[in-house]
Amino acid sequence: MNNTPQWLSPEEYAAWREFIRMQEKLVGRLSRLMQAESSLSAADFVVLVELTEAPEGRLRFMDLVKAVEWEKSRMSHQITRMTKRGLVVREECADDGRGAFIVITPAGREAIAAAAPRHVEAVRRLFIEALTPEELDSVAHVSRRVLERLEEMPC
Amino acid sequence: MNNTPQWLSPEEYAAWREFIRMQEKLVGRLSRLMQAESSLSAADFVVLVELTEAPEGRLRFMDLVKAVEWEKSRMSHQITRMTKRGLVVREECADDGRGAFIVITPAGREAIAAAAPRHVEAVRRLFIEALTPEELDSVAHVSRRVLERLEEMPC
DNA sequence: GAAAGATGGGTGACAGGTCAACTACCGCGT
DNA sequence: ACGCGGTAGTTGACCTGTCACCCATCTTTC
Repeated sequence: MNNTPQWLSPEEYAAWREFIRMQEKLVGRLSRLMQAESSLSAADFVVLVELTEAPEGRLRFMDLVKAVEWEKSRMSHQITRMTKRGLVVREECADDGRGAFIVITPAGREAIAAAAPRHVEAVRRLFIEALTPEELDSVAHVSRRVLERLEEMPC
Repeated sequence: MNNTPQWLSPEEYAAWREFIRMQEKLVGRLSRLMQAESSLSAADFVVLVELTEAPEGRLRFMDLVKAVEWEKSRMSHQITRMTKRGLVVREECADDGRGAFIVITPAGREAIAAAAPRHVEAVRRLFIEALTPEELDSVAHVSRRVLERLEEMPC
């Protein structure tokens, strides 16, 4: 017996559509803004934030992967590109022959220092300021609920 | 004078981080599920839905672009790929020498008929069921607010 | 009726992401 | 000392999206 209806109710469908549309547009707009203003992508940004928050701006590759919850191959490609642009460097690890450190360069620090205020401003302007504090609360709450569910469900 | 603080408050930052994390994980999971279960991507799905809802399963290229609010080059690439897989065909337009119709094929109809129930089930399981009806309402509401804001702000 | 510009649509180069497979090294048991 | 499973990280093929630019045709205007 299948007791869940096959389709979504109109309210459910509308909520889902609007959520998806919103999230696509918001993320798209934000990443275009960042790219245009600072020539850092959202992915660059995330990596650089993580590195600046680490002591000496260096992190083991796998720690970085875990911190941002990416796939390691994605990170590896990302670091390769960022290395080519001089934002980070790879260093080998004395303790562990397999290991690598990823280290932010001075150019990387400059880039993120320049980009961060504009990024924050855009997030504030396009998202935070669109909502009341209560609405923002409810975003946080809903996000946690969905994240919990995602972790509950094996696949 | 700049009267907005440079950084986000802890609550604002937390809400933003969780929203972004949620949205990435949810969309990622859903698209992996769809790919695995039906070998249709989310993009394929959107295009096919739009076409099945159109009379005779055919739509002018630009109407399709406007309906889903993509960039036309994205759509063009997408249609090229879908054409190669036999899901749609391009037809030329008698009225307008520049024009093109995109038409869903029988294989395209089969593919989406097979995929839709699984897709709906996944959306229900991972998103709808994670939330109470009130929470879902508030998602819809918040999404509309942010969308309005995106439309207000020129860039 | 011919240029000027707008519109419809396509293309190629490139950045990004996923998947699967691979290398190299660690740690442990025997 | 050796073998073996697990961990660290890379690579390559392939798919998707964006940007910038292209061509062809339609429409307007003079």
